Amino acid sequence: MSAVRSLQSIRPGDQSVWLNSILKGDCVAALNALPDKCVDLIFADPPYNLQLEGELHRPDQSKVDAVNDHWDQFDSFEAYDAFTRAWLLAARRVLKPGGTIWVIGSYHNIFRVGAKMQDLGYWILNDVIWRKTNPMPNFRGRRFQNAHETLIWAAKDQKDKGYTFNYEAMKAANDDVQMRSDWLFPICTGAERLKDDNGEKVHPTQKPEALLARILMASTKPGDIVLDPFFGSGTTGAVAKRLGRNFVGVEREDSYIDAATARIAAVQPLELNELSTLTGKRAEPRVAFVSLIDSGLITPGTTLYDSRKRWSAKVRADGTIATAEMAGSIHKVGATVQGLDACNGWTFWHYERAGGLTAIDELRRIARLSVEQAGG
Amino acid sequence: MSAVRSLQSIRPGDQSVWLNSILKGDCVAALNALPDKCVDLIFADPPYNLQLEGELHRPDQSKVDAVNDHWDQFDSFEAYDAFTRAWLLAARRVLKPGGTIWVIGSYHNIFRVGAKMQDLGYWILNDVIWRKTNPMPNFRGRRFQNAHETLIWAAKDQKDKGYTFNYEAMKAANDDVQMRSDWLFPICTGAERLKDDNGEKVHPTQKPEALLARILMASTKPGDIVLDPFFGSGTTGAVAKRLGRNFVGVEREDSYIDAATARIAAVQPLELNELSTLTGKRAEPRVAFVSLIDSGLITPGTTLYDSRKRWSAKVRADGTIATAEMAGSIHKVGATVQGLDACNGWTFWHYERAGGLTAIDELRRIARLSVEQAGG
DNA sequence: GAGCTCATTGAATCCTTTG
DNA sequence: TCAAAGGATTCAATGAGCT
Repeated sequence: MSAVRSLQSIRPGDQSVWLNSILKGDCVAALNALPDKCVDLIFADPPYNLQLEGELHRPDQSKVDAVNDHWDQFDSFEAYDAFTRAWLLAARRVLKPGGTIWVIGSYHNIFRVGAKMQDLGYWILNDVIWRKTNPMPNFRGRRFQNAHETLIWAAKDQKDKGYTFNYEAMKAANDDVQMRSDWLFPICTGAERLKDDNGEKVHPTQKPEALLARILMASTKPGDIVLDPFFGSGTTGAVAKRLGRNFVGVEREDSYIDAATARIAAVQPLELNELSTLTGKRAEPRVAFVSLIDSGLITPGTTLYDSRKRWSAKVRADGTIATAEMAGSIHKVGATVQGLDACNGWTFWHYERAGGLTAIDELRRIARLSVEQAGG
Repeated sequence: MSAVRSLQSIRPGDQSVWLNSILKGDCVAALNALPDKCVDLIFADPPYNLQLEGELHRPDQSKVDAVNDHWDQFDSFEAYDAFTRAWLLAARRVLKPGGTIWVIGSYHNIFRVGAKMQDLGYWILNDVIWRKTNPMPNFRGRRFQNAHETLIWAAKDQKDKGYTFNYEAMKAANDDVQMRSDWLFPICTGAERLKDDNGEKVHPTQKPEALLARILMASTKPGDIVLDPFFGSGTTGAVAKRLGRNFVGVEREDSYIDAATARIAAVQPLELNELSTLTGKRAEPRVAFVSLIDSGLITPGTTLYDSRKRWSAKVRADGTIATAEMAGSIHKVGATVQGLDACNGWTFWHYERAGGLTAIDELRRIARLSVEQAGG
């Protein structure tokens, strides 16, 4: 499933050349070899080795207190910002509308990355905290134990509302309460950590597969294409393959490419039925109230009530309902009688059955079943 | 102990004029009226520059009381950056060598603030996550629940190693393990939340005293001077007084100044020997079923049974479980197969081990061990 | 008082389809 | 492209009011 590609071999439009491959080369050059709007998700773990020690051209104290045009410009920060801008820009071009991007970092770099993302027009959806169960201690006792890393999740654009977020699945997985912005995972150790023949770790910052799994399960669908412009040891590729997603990786170092290739080849994809995710009412086909009348599930003249019988309305043949004062859709009338701006008529209105009240949403459910069978 | 001062009355060198006072006026102008290197700590809660579009309603149609105060409105990122740069620069001048600064923010502003701090020469020591026990939900189900805010803790300069960090006190308050960079506190509600005569909240974003207490206990000594350039409802002043620290506040709005003055006047300073118990940790919230998958305690595809093997379900990769008929959380599916309204999935579902059945609650117990170690 | 139900609320960048 | 309509969506605390 995984192969290394040279950039020259890529012809835009021929997906088979780069899909589920590792592109060897510079991050920006490799991204520029890909077609426009070709990936659904980007996960990026950029380098943050700022190496400020010794390279800092920091003014002396008196200069810092003075106000001039250059004193807050540090050569190394500038270089890092330029690098960040270049790859974020290249990444944005290959991201499909409706696609989102995840970037992980620490306090050394994440503020610069986040600011630049905003500057380039990315629209931040969440910052997410990876809380480490087993972080490295602070040996000198001069700071708090650095026990987390920060992820930024962003859409391509403020107007781009069509992104994938598997809300229902996340909620169900989290004991039926919303998934929060702070996640708890162990760091990557043990059997999961790639080692070379000498027992040395292959990559210094290998990310845990559980973290990538959470990300892919939250913000992609099966079959989506996931790009990792800093592929490293290939965690993104391994998890994508296991979860039935496609990947594209970019990496410069041969040693990482070799390790990642072998790692991904050994991955066994999960069965499809283990991958299906929960979807809520949003994903259900729309049913018009009038179709319940058409199919005989409810008849004109039926009286509808709210759950406490404070209000009532009568069903009319055209699919509207009417009180003594007004008529309109189930939603409009429901909102008006309550004095609200909006109302979900499906769950607000009920009909009498067997001495009790049943929401008309139950009739919609039945209507959908017959649609499925007919369409089946 | 607290008085309002006009800026004209401040003569550099006469500490008695501004110590334990609220300076009324613009943040930068007020800071410029203070002497060089006169404060030991700065806590800053600047405007977040929330860019809210329309109104937001809860599922029950009630309207969310948005933060749309004039002081949080900026025309552009450039305007916000210029504002940020100006106050960070003014703050840096009044900060003593060996002093540190805390800034709190959310993803809307914290990346810009952090990058600007680095640009100005501040040296970041930690970023700290305030995890909220009771954050506002995401009402539309379109993102992760925004359950934390970020604090940046920085020294005045990279070379400035003489800052105060009460490592041993922090460790002692955290069950004798190092204090981590993720802190758990409730938001400010109940009796602590300041209300006006109409029962309306005095300030839209009042911070909890526990958060300020942790900060002051970690990074100041008794008698130190704490500056808050966005004083608001005066939490910093109240906690400083209680903990035997001095404060200086800057605030523009009369209503906030009045409330803060009264609040601080009512504070009773603690005895020194009472101070150590203030910073303890809180209980950890639940373990989610998906975390068992994340940590490898259970794998997708595993079959779960009730204790008598009347029903079974398969674990899926997203943390839900599925029967032939339905899918959902361990609780929902457990309830449905039994025809009940509710079910504790943790005790209902079992997995096969060593020829017998073991409740998945046993796996939760194991997972909790690592969570507890990472807690607080 | 104890215990229960119900209403309220918090730094929020919070929708999608059709015509 | 824009306006209108459909209809989907919440967790932990606090406090009031009642039995």
